[in-house]
Amino acid sequence: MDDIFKALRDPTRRQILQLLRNGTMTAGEIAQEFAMTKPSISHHLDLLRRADLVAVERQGQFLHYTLNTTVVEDLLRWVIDLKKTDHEK
Amino acid sequence: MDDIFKALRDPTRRQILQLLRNGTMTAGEIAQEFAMTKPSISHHLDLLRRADLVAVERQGQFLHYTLNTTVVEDLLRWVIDLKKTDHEK
DNA sequence: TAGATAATTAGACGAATATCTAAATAAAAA
DNA sequence: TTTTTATTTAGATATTCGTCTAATTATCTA
Repeated sequence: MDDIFKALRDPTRRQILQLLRNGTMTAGEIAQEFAMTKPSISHHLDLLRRADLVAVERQGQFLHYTLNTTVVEDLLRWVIDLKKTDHEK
Repeated sequence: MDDIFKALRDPTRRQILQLLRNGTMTAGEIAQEFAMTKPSISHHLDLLRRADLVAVERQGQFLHYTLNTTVVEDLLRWVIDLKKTDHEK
C-alpha cells in the first residue's frame, strides 16, 4: 500500500494515470502531454510501475504503458475500508 | 485533491485515520498509539486537518480529532473515476 | 494566582523527492 | 554498419518532508 500512496503523491503521476484510463500509451506519447523533460516523465513512470499501478510492454522501440486496474481496485478497497468501523469489519 | 494525497503519503497518518474510524480521539490518545514524540504526532494531525481529512474540536484542555467521512468520499469518487474511460464520463 | 496537564509552535537536521542535463541502451531504418 | 529514434539511467541540485528537542500557549485545579 505504501508504494501506491507514494506513487499517488505527485500530481504529474496522478495525471498520467488519468491519461491511461482511455487505453495504452507509449512513453513518448505520455511525455508529450507534459511541460517536462522525457527523463522526468520516465522517472514518474518508473514509480508508477514499482507501485504496479501501470504495466509496461515493449513493442519494438516503443514501451507501451497500461493502467493496472487490479491495483486501482486494491486502493478502492482501502478507501472503502476507511469508512468502516472495526466493529463492521 | 493534492492535500489529500499529500496527507495519505505517510504511513503514520494513514494509521491515524484508521484509528479514528471507531470514533473521536484526543491528540494525547492518538499519540499514545505511536512510538513517536507528541510534537511529531501533532504535526501529522496538522497535515490531516489541512487536507480536511480530520476535524478538530476543543473541549477544555483536550483537542478531539474526528475522521471527516465527507472527504473520504471525495477520495472514493476520485478512485472510482480512475476506472472510468473518458467516454464513460 | 501558581503549578500541573494537554497540546502546539519554532527551529534544526538528515533523508527523500522532483527536476534537469548528459550519457547510455535498445531497436529500426538507411 | 552507421545513423536515427525511443527511452532509460546516472549524477547533480534545490526543495520538501519527518522527526527531534526546547519553548510556548491554553486550560484546569489547588
